Amino acid sequence: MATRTAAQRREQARAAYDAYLADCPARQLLDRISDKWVTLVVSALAGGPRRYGQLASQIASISQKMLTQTLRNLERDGLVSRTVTPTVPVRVDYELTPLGLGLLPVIAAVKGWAEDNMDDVLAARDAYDTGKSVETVPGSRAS
Amino acid sequence: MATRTAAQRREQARAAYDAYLADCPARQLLDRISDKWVTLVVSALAGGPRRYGQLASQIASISQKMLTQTLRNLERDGLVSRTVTPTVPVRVDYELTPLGLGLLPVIAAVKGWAEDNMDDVLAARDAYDTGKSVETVPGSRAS
DNA sequence: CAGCATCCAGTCAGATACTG
DNA sequence: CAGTATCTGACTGGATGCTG
Repeated sequence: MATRTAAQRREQARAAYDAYLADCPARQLLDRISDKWVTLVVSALAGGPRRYGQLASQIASISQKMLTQTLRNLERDGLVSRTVTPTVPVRVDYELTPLGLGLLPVIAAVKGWAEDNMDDVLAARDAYDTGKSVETVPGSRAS
Repeated sequence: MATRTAAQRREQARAAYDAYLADCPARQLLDRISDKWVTLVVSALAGGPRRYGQLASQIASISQKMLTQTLRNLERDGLVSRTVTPTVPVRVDYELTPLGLGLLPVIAAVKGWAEDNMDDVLAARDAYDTGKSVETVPGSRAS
């Protein structure tokens, strides 16, 4: 990227946004917010400003590399703000911007749906796997 | 994967679902629906049953490998149903299940938000990049 | 038409080590 | 505390060729 000028992007932005098209910027944004870490980080920021360490411990499974990377991307896209307090131990707070707050309910809906429909999906997955391994190849995936 | 037995998964499913935990199945489901192709495929199925070829041409940017793979995953998770009509040229229709229909509004919200907030994100991204390259001050993080 | 198998380049993400 | 830098294995996703 960065090869396109602002004028070119403006031109693209004026066109109807259809995420089905690969060259449409909406597709790229869709890719961005479809990132699993983005979902978790934004959710973690739902309760207000958080420090870097707080996010790290709350999400736990994320590596500091991915946390930083996700945070940087979100900051770049104007979804979160980064505030540095130059105290002796440097303190950095991340907070959702108005734009990020607008995304929040959407993200929350996704996360909520996932936690809400686990049983059905798990059951369907189980049924699917069982049905497949009955015939054809006997004892293929048993362990 | 596939190393966990159904019993083990059942046990995990009984625990409280917290997507922040890596070992929680809700996290895996979150990963699944956070997939960019899933978003597009589910959106494409919003208008009712579609044939394989229809999906391929509608999404266009997707490869047949990714389309098939995404479809298989969605079918396995019980989000879409696969109907084979054994005519001379085999006809296969995909359709959202009730579970998939429940996910639809969530997906639609994500896709809608992406298409709706393009300008703001694009502007923020542009401002972010510009600010970094113009500074060139050794005091900032712009190296 | 619908789909699978294989090869392979590119990207992602974790572990590790170091800085202000 | 809050990062940055790098190396590397794992996974993603595209292109191609073949089957029913």
